[in-house]
Amino acid sequence: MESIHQQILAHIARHVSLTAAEQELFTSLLGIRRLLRKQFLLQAGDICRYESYVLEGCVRSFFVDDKGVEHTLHFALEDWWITDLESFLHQTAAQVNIEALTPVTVLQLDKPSLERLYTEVPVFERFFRILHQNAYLAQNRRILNNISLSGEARYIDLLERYPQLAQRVPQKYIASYLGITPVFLSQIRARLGHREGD
Amino acid sequence: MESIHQQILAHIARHVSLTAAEQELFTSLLGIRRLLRKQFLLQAGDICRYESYVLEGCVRSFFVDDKGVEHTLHFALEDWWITDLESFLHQTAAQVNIEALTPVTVLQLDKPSLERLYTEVPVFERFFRILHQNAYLAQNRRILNNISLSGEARYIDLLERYPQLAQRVPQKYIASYLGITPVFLSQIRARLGHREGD
DNA sequence: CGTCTATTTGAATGTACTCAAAAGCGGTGG
DNA sequence: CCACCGCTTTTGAGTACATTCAAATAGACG
Repeated sequence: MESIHQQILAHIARHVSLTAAEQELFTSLLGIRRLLRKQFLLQAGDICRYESYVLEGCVRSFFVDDKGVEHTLHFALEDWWITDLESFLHQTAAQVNIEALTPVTVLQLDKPSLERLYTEVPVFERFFRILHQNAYLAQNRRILNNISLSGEARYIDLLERYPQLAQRVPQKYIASYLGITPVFLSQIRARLGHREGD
Repeated sequence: MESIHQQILAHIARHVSLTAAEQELFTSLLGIRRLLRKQFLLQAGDICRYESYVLEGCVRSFFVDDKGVEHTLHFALEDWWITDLESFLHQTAAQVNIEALTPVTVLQLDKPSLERLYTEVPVFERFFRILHQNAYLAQNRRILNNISLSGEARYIDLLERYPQLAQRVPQKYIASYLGITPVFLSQIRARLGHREGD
């Protein structure tokens, strides 16, 4: 069976084991959504209804501050989840936007479905515990970088840690993720001699 | 029964329900540890054996960079958990230190005990999922602050979000948490007119 | 009271930002 | 095929924010 769900089941299987029946239930709860470049998966002010799993393509979540400047919180490539967790958990107005940077296909799980999963297939408690644990570890590293490294050092770290990202994402979004201006990132790159190719 | 474990059981009960037997098992797995000010709960290089729950007092975790500068990752006051999650999960050498800022009493759960809990009392999967979820939300806010706000704005936000912290923790640690120098924090405070009292 | 550490103050420096303009890079249509 | 448009990246100059270094002051503890 060559289904659209193979990919996410393989992803789940990397962390926990599901019976065939559990797989069946899980995939029956998933929606699918396709977006073109520049379309929004979530707009600030709306309630975030889904956790989205990226099958294909690239998205980012970002916050627009009172001066109108965008700050990128996260990117998600293939096999990454993305959501506004705050909005999703409490079903309150989102503060962030989620936007497709390329044509994108995502699988979506809404909150009632997730809660049903938690009660009917408790191993998903474990799965999402592990997922959140890993997210927390990544966040920790990012915070440490932000409070201890210069813009240049943070950029170098990003290049080493997520080499594919720098290839696929416009520079200005990388800058807004690192917490620097696009102009400054360009200067950094000039200093480094454009080392993406090494 | 007026036990040392009342406090942590109340904390757990805020998120999940345990039977008396489950409470019994859980508390039997907990160790207790008391530290004086300036003593270390964890030293970089050692393996972090425990998740620690603060009953009383105040601790911080911090990283020392190659220049010898300390960067505070987290504080933990009463009813907060603290650990080096990376080191704890993988049982690898810790990169961070955890130090008592006041005399402290903590309850500790080691990894084998935690894993036993996960299998014998699966509701703890849920408990720690929620805990990590909340930690992740807090980290998200902190990252957003770091990439979008000035040092002054981050300090004001900290004062509003954790008013008790600024009272109880020496300023230089607040500075190292915010990612600024103690000198600069002092200047900020001079500008603001020392508004802790308002 | 004296010592140790934390905080404040001041001056010089450097890092990153703003503003402005130029150059590069697709895509689209004539 | 080339010209033009919109958007991203680069370059340059001036500015602001935050740092370093040094010294003075204030607080905590024995």
